[in-house]
Amino acid sequence: MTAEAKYLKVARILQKRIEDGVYKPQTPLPDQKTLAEELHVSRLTVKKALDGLQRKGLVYKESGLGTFVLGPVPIQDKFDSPANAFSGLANLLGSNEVTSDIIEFNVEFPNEDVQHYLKLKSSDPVYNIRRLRRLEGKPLILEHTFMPVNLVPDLNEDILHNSIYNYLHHNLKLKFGVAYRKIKATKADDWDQQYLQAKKDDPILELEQIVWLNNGQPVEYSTSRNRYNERNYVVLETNSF
Amino acid sequence: MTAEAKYLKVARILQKRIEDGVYKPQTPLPDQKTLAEELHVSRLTVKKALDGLQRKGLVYKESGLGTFVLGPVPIQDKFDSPANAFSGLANLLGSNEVTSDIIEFNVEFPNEDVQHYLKLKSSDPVYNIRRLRRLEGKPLILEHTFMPVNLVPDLNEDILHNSIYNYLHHNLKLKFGVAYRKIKATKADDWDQQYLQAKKDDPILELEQIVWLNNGQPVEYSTSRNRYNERNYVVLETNSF
DNA sequence: GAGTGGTCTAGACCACAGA
DNA sequence: CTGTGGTCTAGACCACTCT
Repeated sequence: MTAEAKYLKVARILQKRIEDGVYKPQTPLPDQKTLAEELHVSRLTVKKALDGLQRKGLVYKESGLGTFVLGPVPIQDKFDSPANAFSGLANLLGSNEVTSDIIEFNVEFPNEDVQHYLKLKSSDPVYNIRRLRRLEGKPLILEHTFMPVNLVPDLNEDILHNSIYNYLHHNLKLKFGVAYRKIKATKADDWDQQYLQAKKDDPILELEQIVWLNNGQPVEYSTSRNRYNERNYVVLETNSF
Repeated sequence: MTAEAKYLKVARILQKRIEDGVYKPQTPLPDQKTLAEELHVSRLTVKKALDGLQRKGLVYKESGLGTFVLGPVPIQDKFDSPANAFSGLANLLGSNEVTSDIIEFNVEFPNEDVQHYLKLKSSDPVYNIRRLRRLEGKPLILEHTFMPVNLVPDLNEDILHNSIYNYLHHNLKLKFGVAYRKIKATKADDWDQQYLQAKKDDPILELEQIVWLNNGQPVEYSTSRNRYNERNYVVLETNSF
C-alpha cells in the first residue's frame, strides 16, 4: 500500500472541518489559493479534493463566488441506505448489530440467466447463496447471491455468517469497479412471507445488481429484498462531470 | 456561453468511438500519452476525460495495464430510468410520447414540512402541482411537486403540459446543483387507484426528492409514484473518488 | 526493464460575479 | 477592477503489472 494521496488527505481535513462546524452551512470556505498555502499543496490538489467533496454532496461551488457548505438534508433519516456504496451491510450498520442466517449455500452450474449476467460458461460453477440479514436480531433483508467460484475461492459458512464484502476486500484483495443496480417494487413471494414475515401481496422493495471488479470481470449477481417502509434506498446526484 | 472545454470534447470523441465500436468491449483504449498526442491536448486533459467516462460507467481503468471499454450491462432494459439524471421525463423518453394531465395547480402558503424541505418562511408562496404523466397516452407516473414561487416566476398551465424542467433550464437559465432522492415501496393510495389505475394495496414505487440549484437554494420537493413492474430506477456506481 | 495510469507542481490564462 | 473558481500545459516522479 502506498501512502495516501495528498488530495485525499486534504479532502479528509476539509470534510472534518465541515463536520466540526469550522465551516458552516451556506457559508464559503476559504478560497483555493489560501487553502493551498495553508496546507502546503498546490491549488490543483485543493481543487481535486473539493471536486470530490462536491460529488459527495458536502459542498457546492459557484464560479466567481466561492465554495460553500451545503448543510443537512431535511428528508434524510436513519432508514436511508445509500444505493451507491461499495460497502457491506455490516460496515454500513455496524458489524455488532448485523447477523446473518444461512438459508442456502450451494455450489452449482449456473442457469442461462446467471451465465449471461456473470459472463460464464455453463461449466463454470457458481455459489448460490441465500441469507437472511438481521439487524439486532430482527429480519431486515433477504439476499440471494450468485458468485463465480473461480473468482472467490474458499468461501465458507463462517464467512457467510459475517461479511462477504470484507472477505473479498481484505482477504482476497479484490477491488470493485462498477455496479449496476436496479430498484423495483414487487409483491411479497413465499420466501418473503417465510423469512421477512411479510404478509401475502405486501409491497417489497428489491435491489437487483451486478457488480464488476476493477478488471472488468463480473463478480456478483444478487437481489436484496426488504419489507416496505422498513428501509429505503437513497441516491445523491451532483451536477458535475 | 464559453467554448466547450477541451476535456469535454475529448470525452465526447472517445465516447463516440466506444459507441461506434472503434474501441470494443474488454479491449484497451490507446494509452493516455498516445491519445494526448493524437488529439493535441495534454495528457492530464485526456485523463480528465477518461475519469468522466469512468464515472459514467463506459470504461474502467487498471493502473499499470490500461483503460478498457466496459461493454453492455445484461440486466439493463427499457423500463430502467436513471435515478441520477437532471433531465426531465420528456427529455428521457422523448417529448412526443410524454403528455401531462394537470390534476391540481395552485399557489398556496407552504405547510411546515414543505417550509422545512424548501427552506421557506410560512409567508413564502409555493406552487402545489399534481400531474399525471402519460407515456403514449398510458398513465405512467403520478407527480406531486412543490416549488417556491419566487424562484420560478410565471409558471403556467402551458408549461405544465410540457416540461417544467425545460422551462427552468432553458427559459429561466437555472442550473441544478444537487438532488437527494429516496426510493421506497408503499401501498397504493386513493390517488394511485384513481389515476394510475392501481388496485387497492398494490405495491407502488415512489421517488421522493429535494433538488437544489447550484447556488444552494432548494427549488423542488416532489414525489413521483408509479405502479410496480412498470418502471424501475437504476443507479450506476463507480469506484472512483 | 518497459509501459501503463496516478499524482503533483508552478505557472498561465480564462470566465464569471460583485463592487 | 478584484477576487473567485475552471481549464490547460509541460514536465516530473511514483506505483503497478507484465515480461
